Amino acid sequence: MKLITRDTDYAIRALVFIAQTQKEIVSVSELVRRLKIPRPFLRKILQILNKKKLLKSYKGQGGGFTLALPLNRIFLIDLIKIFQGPVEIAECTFKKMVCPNIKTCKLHKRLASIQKYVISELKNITLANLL
Amino acid sequence: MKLITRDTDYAIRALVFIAQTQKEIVSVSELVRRLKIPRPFLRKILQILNKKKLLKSYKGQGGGFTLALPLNRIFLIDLIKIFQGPVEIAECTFKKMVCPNIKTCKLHKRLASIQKYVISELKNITLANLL
DNA sequence: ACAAATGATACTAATATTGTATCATTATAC
DNA sequence: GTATAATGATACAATATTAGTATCATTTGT
Repeated sequence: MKLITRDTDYAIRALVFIAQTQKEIVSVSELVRRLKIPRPFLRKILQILNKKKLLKSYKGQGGGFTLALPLNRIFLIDLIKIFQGPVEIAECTFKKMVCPNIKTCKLHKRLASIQKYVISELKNITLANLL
Repeated sequence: MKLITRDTDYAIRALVFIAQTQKEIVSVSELVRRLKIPRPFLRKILQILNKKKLLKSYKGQGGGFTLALPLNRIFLIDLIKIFQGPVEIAECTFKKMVCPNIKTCKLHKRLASIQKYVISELKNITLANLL
């Protein structure tokens, strides 16, 4: 049971690295060299971050990526949402089915309250907080 | 991202049903009929609960299962541990590998604090609380 | 002896996660 | 203007986890 998956983790590392490097633009090659992330997987991740407007991309020779936002405006929960979907740790295991035992539904309430706490905590964490 | 998986959920339903029925011993057939859980999967789950001493089993004709503990002594976190392993939502995604960017390790601390809360909450929930 | 139940265990299917591979497109340097 | 070095788009593959199936052995009540 993981709160963050590998792609989210890679995204965090890449964003933090890009923020901290002196260079204007950082290429995938440089990130692969420094972060040891498998190149094609990293490329996919960066493309997603670009589409989601967390990175800006520059094509062509000398191209690469820059941050579209400062680290203190990038929230962990947003990265989780992008790569893992909404935080729904209390989701019923019987989506779309009629619950066969209405009596256990208090379970959902208890879990939902835990979920509320987790989300509120995640909303408070920015990448700047991780430095 | 789920806090409880399907087998844990099935286990909860089965235990609660067994506790609430009037009969002394409840068979798999009865549980399948009432809870609509796939029979072989449910059998596997009940066998595990038996091995873990949450159920007592009776073989032979007229056999089945009874609770080995009252509902208020069965904790949700124990069921989760049985079917899903320890709650480690803050586990590093790079087990056994050397972390390639020590700078992001504050992440683990933040997640660990969330995990601590989740575990403490789960420890407070018994099956009796779900009625 | 037979039937109805669980015990043990190996197998299979479905889904999610973690990657790979390839070709198209763009921009810079020469 | 062509070669080169970068990203864009997208389909494919490998692995791990979750969910479920199948089968035979063993036990017990009638």
